[in-house]
Amino acid sequence: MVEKMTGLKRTHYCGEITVEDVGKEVVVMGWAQRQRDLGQLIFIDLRDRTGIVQLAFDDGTDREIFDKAFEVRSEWVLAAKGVVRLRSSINYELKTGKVEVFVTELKVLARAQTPPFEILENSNVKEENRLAFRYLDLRRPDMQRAIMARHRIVKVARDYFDSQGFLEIETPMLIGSTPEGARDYIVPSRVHKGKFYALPQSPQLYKQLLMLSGFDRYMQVARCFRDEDLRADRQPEFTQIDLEMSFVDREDVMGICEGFVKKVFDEVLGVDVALPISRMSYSEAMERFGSDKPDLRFGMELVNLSGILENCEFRVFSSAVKNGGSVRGFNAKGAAEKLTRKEIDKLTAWVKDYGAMGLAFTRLTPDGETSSYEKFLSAEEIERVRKAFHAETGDVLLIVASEDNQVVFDSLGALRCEVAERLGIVPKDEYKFVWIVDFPLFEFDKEENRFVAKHHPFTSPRDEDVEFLLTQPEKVKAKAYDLVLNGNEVGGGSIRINDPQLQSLMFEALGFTPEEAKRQFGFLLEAFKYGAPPHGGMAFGLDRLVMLMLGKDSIRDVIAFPKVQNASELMTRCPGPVSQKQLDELGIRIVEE
RNA sequence: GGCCCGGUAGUUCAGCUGGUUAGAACGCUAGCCUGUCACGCUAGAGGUCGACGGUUCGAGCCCGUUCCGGGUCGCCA
Repeated sequence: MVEKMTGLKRTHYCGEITVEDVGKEVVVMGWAQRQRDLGQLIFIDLRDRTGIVQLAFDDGTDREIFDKAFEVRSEWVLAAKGVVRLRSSINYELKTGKVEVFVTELKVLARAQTPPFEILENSNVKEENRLAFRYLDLRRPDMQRAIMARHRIVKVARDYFDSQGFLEIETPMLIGSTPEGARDYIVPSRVHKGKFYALPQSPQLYKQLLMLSGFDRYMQVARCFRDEDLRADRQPEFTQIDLEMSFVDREDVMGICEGFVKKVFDEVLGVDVALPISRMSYSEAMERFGSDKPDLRFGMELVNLSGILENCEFRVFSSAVKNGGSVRGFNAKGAAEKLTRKEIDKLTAWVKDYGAMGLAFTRLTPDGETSSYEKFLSAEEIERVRKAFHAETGDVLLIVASEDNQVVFDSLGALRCEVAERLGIVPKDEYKFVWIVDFPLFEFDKEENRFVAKHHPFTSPRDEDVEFLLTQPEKVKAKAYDLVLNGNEVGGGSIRINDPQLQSLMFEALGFTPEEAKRQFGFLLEAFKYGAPPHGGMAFGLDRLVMLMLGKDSIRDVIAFPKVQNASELMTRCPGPVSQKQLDELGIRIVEE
């Protein structure tokens, strides 16, 4: 029989009862974690979001209450009134391990079916099961801590930006679709049959317009949507801490963001982030780490061997250089023991995913040297290569060559992290931040055979590069910046274009005709005619930031109700079909494939 | 769209070269137990081996298709 709470009002959270409370009468409410029946003695661990407290029932307990406690099963919802007392034996594992509640009144507020998996900290239940019963998974202490930490991080963000004069302003969720960038989630309009809204990929245009309106400093905890394939750190629906500021340059925005990072790490983790965070140009990051989000927690930096090997006999190397590519590699220091021939073969297959044709290697083991390429090189070339790597006995040299530099960087950048992970040399308790700056404004889209904006089309070029916008777009650098933490992009932003003429030039460089530009962004171009202040901003990927701060491997572990790889949700089974009536109203007909 | 890994009891897994009645731990149920706290002890219940098809005298195991979950490349301005 389920009972009412009537007459009982919670006085304490379970996890917050201390020895200070001994002798006090308390009322606690929560879920039965476990019931231990010792015959004439029963203990129930009662759990709420703060922790666990032990309820005790013994020969001093009223018979009716004792019998009720005997019935209690895992996950029943209970209210208990009782007196806090010291335990006769202490449980040092538990925050409340010195005390217990001797129960004088017990109410079963809800019974519970045996859950499909145990509600345990750090359980290793398959994610499929966890997500199908997410409301139970979320009862687990580690999930509760993650969700609560997320709340604190958002709270710090709101407080910090408020203290810096930012206003939180909501921007619409139903907006117009734009073809640039990621695929939009589109929402059909009933009133305008055949027309569609899109869900925002970011509040980009609106926040820029807010600057134009004079709101000066804007922030929003903004939900964003992108209809692209998922990853461990990517969900179709995610949250950004989005901000925009007027009358600022790059350093102003970065400074404000650094202040936030310092505060949030201090208040949530007690970790001190030394300011200023170092800056590295995009080209340096690529050159040294093969990545625009370098993990600085370990070494193994890339070495460019092109100069040494451009004329070597080994065609794989020399022709790569001669055809505009490069030969690069890194020294897996002291890895000769762990990186066996077999392991290297695996890495060779692995690196092919990134477009590399192969992986050249030299293993310098104490009892002999093996190499896949040195037999093709002169003694002098071998010597120079080894010197460039600072090679010593015990090292493994790994080299990738390609006519396409992007392939060399992509594969080595990924390989460097993979090897570090396999060697176990990545410190898990360090937080290494770096700003990546001076991104190229454009990147060449091979499929569309044109330049596209690397960031977005409103990003300002550096003043000194404006003259090359139409003539040498590949040379133009952007006033853009990404904040990178341990090899992950946790945020990015830029100074925007506030000059309508420059914006038109930008659209031209992107291959938009004036008509196309006007059709898609006409309102923006129009708005900018009315006095747009210099402005710029930033967006932090909240989910990813929380994930990294809490040391989780998946973004799903810091989102209450995440979606799975095919973008569906296992609990509600959405997306699902809609009625014919709904479709008719929207003027939509489903075409079977 | 490509590649890789996984799917066996409620859960997490084991299951040999294809061979009798598919196992373990935890959980669950019942009984016993006055200081447990991952309580202990005893007993018990619990299986469409993801699904479909094929090979075979015989399939959890081999083959094909497919569904589900994960990782990743492409994609993600």
